[in-house]
Amino acid sequence: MTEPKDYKIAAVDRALALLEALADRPDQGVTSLAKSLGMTKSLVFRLLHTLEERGFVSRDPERAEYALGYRIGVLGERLGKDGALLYAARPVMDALRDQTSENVNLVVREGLKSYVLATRAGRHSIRLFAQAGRNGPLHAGGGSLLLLAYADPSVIDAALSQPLEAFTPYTITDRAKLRQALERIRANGYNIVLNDLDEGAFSVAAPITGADGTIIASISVAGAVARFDEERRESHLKAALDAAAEISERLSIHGPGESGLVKSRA
Amino acid sequence: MTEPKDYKIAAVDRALALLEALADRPDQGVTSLAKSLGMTKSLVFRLLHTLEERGFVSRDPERAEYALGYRIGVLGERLGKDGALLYAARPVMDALRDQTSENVNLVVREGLKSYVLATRAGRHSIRLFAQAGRNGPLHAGGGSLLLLAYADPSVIDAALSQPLEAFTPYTITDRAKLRQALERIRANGYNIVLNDLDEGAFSVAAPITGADGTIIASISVAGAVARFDEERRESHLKAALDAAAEISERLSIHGPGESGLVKSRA
DNA sequence: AAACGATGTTTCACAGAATAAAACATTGAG
DNA sequence: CTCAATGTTTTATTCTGTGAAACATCGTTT
Repeated sequence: MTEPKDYKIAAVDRALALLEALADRPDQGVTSLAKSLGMTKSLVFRLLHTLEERGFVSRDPERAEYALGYRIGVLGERLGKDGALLYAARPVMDALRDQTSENVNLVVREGLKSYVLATRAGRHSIRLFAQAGRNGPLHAGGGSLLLLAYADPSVIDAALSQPLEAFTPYTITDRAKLRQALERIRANGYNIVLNDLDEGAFSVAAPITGADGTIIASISVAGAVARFDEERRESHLKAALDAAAEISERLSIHGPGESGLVKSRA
Repeated sequence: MTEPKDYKIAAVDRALALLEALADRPDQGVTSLAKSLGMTKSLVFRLLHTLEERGFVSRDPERAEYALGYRIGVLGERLGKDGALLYAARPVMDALRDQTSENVNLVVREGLKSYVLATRAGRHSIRLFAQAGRNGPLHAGGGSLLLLAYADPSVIDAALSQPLEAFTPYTITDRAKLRQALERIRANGYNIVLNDLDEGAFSVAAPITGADGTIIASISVAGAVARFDEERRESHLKAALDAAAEISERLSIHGPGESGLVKSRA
């Protein structure tokens, strides 16, 4: 275990910690922040001053309390609607692809369609339905079905009241059976399908939870059924669930890596 | 000139400048960033490293290029949909209220309604329609009419195809006259109304431009007509236009005062 | 293929900047 | 009016951020 070299600039890191603290609980004063972060008042004061000059925090002039500033919002909008998700998922998708050697898909729901936000191509090139930027059905495909399962009941009803196209002989088009499938997905907390959207393909999908606790996306491992045995079924599932958990954690307001937090300064 | 104390922490300020640079032009490498910011490569490298550990920037592992990270998005969403606008406008509204001693309103459009995002009460308490969080009409009120004037033609058509309630005898309910009024607003670049929503009240409204160049909100000065003379008409108008420009500038991707840091002292 | 140039990464010594502590100012409560 | 709590400012010391330059890596050119 070679030491990971610490290039971290402490002052900057403290400033970022301050921002996180303000995001976590806004409208705090200097003293309160200093106490909860284990910093001195003067330090917090100067950090806030610096952040304020650039609009990253704003100060209520009367009450001398601080909150996140408008510039955070301006920069955040640069990322676009799904920006946070995409940026959070990017490295995790890379890792998942490397682990499984299979295709990896990040899918969200748009109304009654699924939408492929991003993909990673596995080692074995196989032509699958998933393609970044592509709309797909909700009632077929590992990630899509999972999103449907966790969607609002009204969305499920609306989706099931549409004609259900059969993409392969294995596509579930029977509404009662589809509802059963959705129920099983919710019970399991994941979804594994075979051949239902692409003939000869499997898909192992896990749910991603947004900052508000709702399920906002799915990440899935997909490949050729020829390479899908019991052993891989297990490993892919675990990998997908771990990846989903990792992304969900990153999207949570508290952020990643609580473990290494500096608390030992007592 | 006596410098009013510089509490700025240089390291933090540089990090923030780096974030701004990445927001301005993403997918830059270390060298490119160092050059454009006038920093050394090693410094930029370490700043990026620090920012990356907290997810504020993300690195494309293959191409070694950096972009804003997901954490920016997570924090940004904390501000809510209109967060950036609200936070950008807050101090400007305070200043405008102090300048004019009148009520100040920040209004956006929501479909075919107006919505009061925030208000500041002037010295003279007067009961007006505007109240934070309140929906109002689009065809009456200084800020609302201005928003309608700059809305998409389809929105204007839709708004005019609805019944036009007369809030006072002065409310414009004639569709042809209303279209004329909208045209004049666009020609002027501002809007001044009297008594059209609240009897006995004036409103001087100016348009706020978002980062994408479209008009996203209005800021207005409102009060009792009894205090509205030619002189105040001019001063309020100038103040409103200045305030709108200031907020628009803050919302632009390049941010405020690139060339000269004009710090308004109170 | 070898040499080059451009870019990212790492090391290191030193100036000066960030920091903690404590004094000072201000505000609000009892 | 006094006290307590908070924000602001000052200052001395140390430790950290910094620039320069060496090193590594990669893609391109000759």
